[in-house]
Amino acid sequence: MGRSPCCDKIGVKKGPWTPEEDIILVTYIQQHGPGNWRAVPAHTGLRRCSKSCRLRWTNYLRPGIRRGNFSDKEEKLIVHLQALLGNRWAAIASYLPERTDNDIKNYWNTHLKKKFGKVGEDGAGAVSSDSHQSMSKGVGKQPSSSHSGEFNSVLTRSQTMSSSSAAAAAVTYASSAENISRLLQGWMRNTETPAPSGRVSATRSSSESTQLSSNNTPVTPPVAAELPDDNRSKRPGGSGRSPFGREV
DNA sequence: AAGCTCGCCAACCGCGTCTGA
DNA sequence: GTCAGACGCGGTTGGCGAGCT
Repeated sequence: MGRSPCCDKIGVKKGPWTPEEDIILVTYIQQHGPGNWRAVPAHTGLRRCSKSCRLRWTNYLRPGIRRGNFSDKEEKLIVHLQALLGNRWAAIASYLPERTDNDIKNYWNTHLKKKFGKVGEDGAGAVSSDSHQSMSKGVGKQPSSSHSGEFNSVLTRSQTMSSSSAAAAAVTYASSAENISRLLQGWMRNTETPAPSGRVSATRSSSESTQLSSNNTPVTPPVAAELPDDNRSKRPGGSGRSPFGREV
């Protein structure tokens, strides 16, 4: 029912984002804020579908995200949360404000799945399938108190960070643009070679830049500890698919 | 030195859900 | 009450680079 046709349109560009596109997108969001993704391609002239814009913003351009180098603590937390929540990457990501769901998903699939995918069932995994169901309304809310150890520390950190998010929001858009300009500078230096496919240059440098911004102003999406997952996804016009977070 | 294989990661696709008309 | 539009999520794929033979 009512599936978005946006990506079926002809003339919609696919593939890696170029630094220019990044800049356009960031500039637009800086002015108008995230949301209303449908309007983004229309207003910016980007030949990208709204989904693609949202994804790009969410996973790479959004200020305050950190990429690569998962710490031991983060890794443990992911494993733990995965056992608790299953593959609810968005919910898991809400406990790791600096990480994106896509990043966590990739990290899990490439690194952790092998290590813990089957093995971790004794510890955290013991809850897996059952909790998957019983978690239904708990997803995105606070994890059960029995797992408080690490959660507490992380949640505390998250809360601390998120407390300033509103005030920081404006600043972070700026820092994001700053990041992009740095990104562009770096890219300009290499323009002898044809514009890089965005993959290496754009993403690498954007990862650097997001680190910068995270140092600058750690911005957090609404954190689960503060906002239930449902709230997190319930934006005006948005839904978020939350099969477990939903009352049926 | 060249070719092959594997791993990683960015991006795409399809589906589910919510909101407004 | 129904339908269409829009958004978000999770699974999957494709391209690139690194390592190995």
